[in-house]
Amino acid sequence: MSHSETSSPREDPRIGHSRRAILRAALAEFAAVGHAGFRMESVAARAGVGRSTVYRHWPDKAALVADALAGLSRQPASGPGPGPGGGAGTARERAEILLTHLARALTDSPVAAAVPALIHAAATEEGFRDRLHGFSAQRRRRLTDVIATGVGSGEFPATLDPEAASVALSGGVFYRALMTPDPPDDGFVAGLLDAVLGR
Amino acid sequence: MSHSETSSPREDPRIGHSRRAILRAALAEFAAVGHAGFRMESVAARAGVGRSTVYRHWPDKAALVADALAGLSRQPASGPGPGPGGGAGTARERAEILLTHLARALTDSPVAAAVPALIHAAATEEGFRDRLHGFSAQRRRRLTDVIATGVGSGEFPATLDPEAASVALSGGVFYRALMTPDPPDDGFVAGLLDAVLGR
Amino acid sequence: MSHSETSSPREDPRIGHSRRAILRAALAEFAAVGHAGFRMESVAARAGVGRSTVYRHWPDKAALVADALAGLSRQPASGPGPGPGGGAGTARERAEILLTHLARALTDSPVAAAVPALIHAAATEEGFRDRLHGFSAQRRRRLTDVIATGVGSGEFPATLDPEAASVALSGGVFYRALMTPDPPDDGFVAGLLDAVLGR
Amino acid sequence: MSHSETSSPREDPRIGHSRRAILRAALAEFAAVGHAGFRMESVAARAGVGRSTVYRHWPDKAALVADALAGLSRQPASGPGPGPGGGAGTARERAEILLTHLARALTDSPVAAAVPALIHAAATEEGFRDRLHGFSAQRRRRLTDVIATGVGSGEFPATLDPEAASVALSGGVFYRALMTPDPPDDGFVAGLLDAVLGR
DNA sequence: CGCTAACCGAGACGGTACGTCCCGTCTTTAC
DNA sequence: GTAAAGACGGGACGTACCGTCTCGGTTAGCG
Repeated sequence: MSHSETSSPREDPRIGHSRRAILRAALAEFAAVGHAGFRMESVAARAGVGRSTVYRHWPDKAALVADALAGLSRQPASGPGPGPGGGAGTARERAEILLTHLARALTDSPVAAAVPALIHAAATEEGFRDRLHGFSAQRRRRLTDVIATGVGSGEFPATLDPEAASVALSGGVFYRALMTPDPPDDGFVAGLLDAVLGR
Repeated sequence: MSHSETSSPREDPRIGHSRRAILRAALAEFAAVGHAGFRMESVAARAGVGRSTVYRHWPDKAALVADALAGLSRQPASGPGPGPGGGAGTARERAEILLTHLARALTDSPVAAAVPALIHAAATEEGFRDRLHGFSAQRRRRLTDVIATGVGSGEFPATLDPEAASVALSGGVFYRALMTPDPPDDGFVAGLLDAVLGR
Repeated sequence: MSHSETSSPREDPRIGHSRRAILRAALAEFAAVGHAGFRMESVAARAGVGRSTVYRHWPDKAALVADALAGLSRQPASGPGPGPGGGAGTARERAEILLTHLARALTDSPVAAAVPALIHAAATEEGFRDRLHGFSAQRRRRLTDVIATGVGSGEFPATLDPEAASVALSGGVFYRALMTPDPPDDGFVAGLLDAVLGR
Repeated sequence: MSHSETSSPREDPRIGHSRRAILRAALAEFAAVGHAGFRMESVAARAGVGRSTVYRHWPDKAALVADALAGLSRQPASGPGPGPGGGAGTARERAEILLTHLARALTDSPVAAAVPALIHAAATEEGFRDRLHGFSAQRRRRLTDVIATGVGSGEFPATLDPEAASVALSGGVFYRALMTPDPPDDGFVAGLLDAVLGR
């Protein structure tokens, strides 16, 4: 669904311009008014584009929303590379960096606005479900690895199941952000790590 | 927003009849087609009622959906009463009962269909947010109490923060149910308890 | 396609109001901007009615135009009844009355604006063709009868074919109105009668 | 509006090629689907030409249709020249030749398809009106002249107004062709001549 | 023969009208 | 007085064309 490859026959540059402007506008519209109230005409206006141009590149509203939200899943890949959270520090410190990053993403726009919509959409539509599951699996893998490393090095109890622990940690952050009036701030993340990984 | 009290001036029995049928139908519609695709006409048809009758009792679609989903928040109160999860068994066993109950609720219809919608709606609308936060706080309080009891009795480490632990546990179940292709079955709940409360 | 009968279950009076207002507006729109440029939204606005109300009673633009123009075919039936053009005067005088009436209809709005459109539509669509042929046959029958009477009474030459004569007369008026810059005024009609029926 | 002259600076032959192909295609499209349903894209496809090439030579749809139909008005001028219908035979015979030619034109494609469209267009647009009036005046002049000759030679009654008679005859043929289910065949033309010019 | 200018196809673009769907309001009629 | 039926105004949707535009590729006709 993402068309980032440079196609051979030198694609019309207007196409890229329009597509980018529309995707950006769609994300802004989504953050502003949510899933309900998302109007194609508003997106076109935000993008400074004709309504028909939107429909030329996406068949309908659902497809545009899907593509716009898909863009969100790609950004974090460029986030905590092998540098930070990579090798330096104790496993606990590295886990804290990863969790804090997740907490930040769930607090700041526009991801904060998109995740609940993704969760909802995933309940009904196959495509969204796969995207959400894939996205969360990708994010959580690194955390699981860090915990496994900590278990191996004796920093964490040998009985700790890295998989279950990473679910508890990630889930805890999500829960705090979505189901609770308080945001998952640094203090909360620290307490969560204490509870799951031991003090 | 809920109209369950029996009004004094001998309310027409047809009213209660219609109200209940419509709420039931709204829930069924919601489970069937989700938030998008929820049509007032379908609800009326499911309830065997005229479209205008729906609007006589609820001002608009949002109010009806809210009321129907509110009904879900009340049911679990009749679930694990003071009997099970109350006093019998170890703290670990009682926590497992509570978590398993939550996992069941998130797996079976119609709650399973409503929770993602609630999460999404909470992102945009004040009322839904309060309802969701209240609902989850209510459910989680009992779990936090059980953990605190376990800490007090020495069954769990004295350093364990019951609040953080209950967030990790509840969040883990939610995460598994919503963000993962696998359901939160009994084995998963057991592993989660091991990870957070120690083996 | 005309719904003038009083239906049994006491039809909602708003329906009649809307239908009449819309038909009137459609005719006005047609006279104002012709077939091309005929916009459903303009019709609704002229009728003081919502756009959806138009579509509730007619499936599409073609059907509405057809119905509106059909109304024209009915009006003249109430025109020269058995009174004028009926029995009084010579055959020549009665023919002149009928032809003058036709000339008037082709000169004044809104029929004047509708006939060219009907002719055009008849070239392509079966339904319009039948309507136009029926309409013109109905109008011309009375003229043919009058001429036949004149032939029978010796007022016109016995060799005159009433059918051919009435086509020449009606056609002459149409030709003058549509294919000529000058209107079919009284003098023209008189000259036409002289030419066909003799002086 | 017609660009038939060979321009001085040795025009690119591709231009003439495209223009002719497009005009031919436009006429075919018109005959096939009428005024409504006439799509520029179809014309381009019929002509085996890009859509933009059509717009390079005509500013819009109206201009193309006008030019295509204008071609029809010119052809008949080369039809019954001073040769046939010129001097040979009686006035009655010569009138019959002219009327039969008109009847043929109104029966066969593509003129048959274009005339109703021209009549309709003439009702709304100045340019079309002038074209139609000029076209019909030109065609009818010869008929009027023949009748006047017949009156002068004593073949027709001295009281016959050639102008009115030619309108009755031409109008009769048009009426039969357009407003009647039966075509203006030879028998009809003969009867019409009998009625107007006497037997 | 090679160059330049133009014509050409393909199709993206902004715009407008269409016909559909659904909402929330209202009116009418039956029970 | 409540309910069912459904007409109504409104507004967003997705489709179909229009007429404008930008883009390379090809082709005519001159040097």
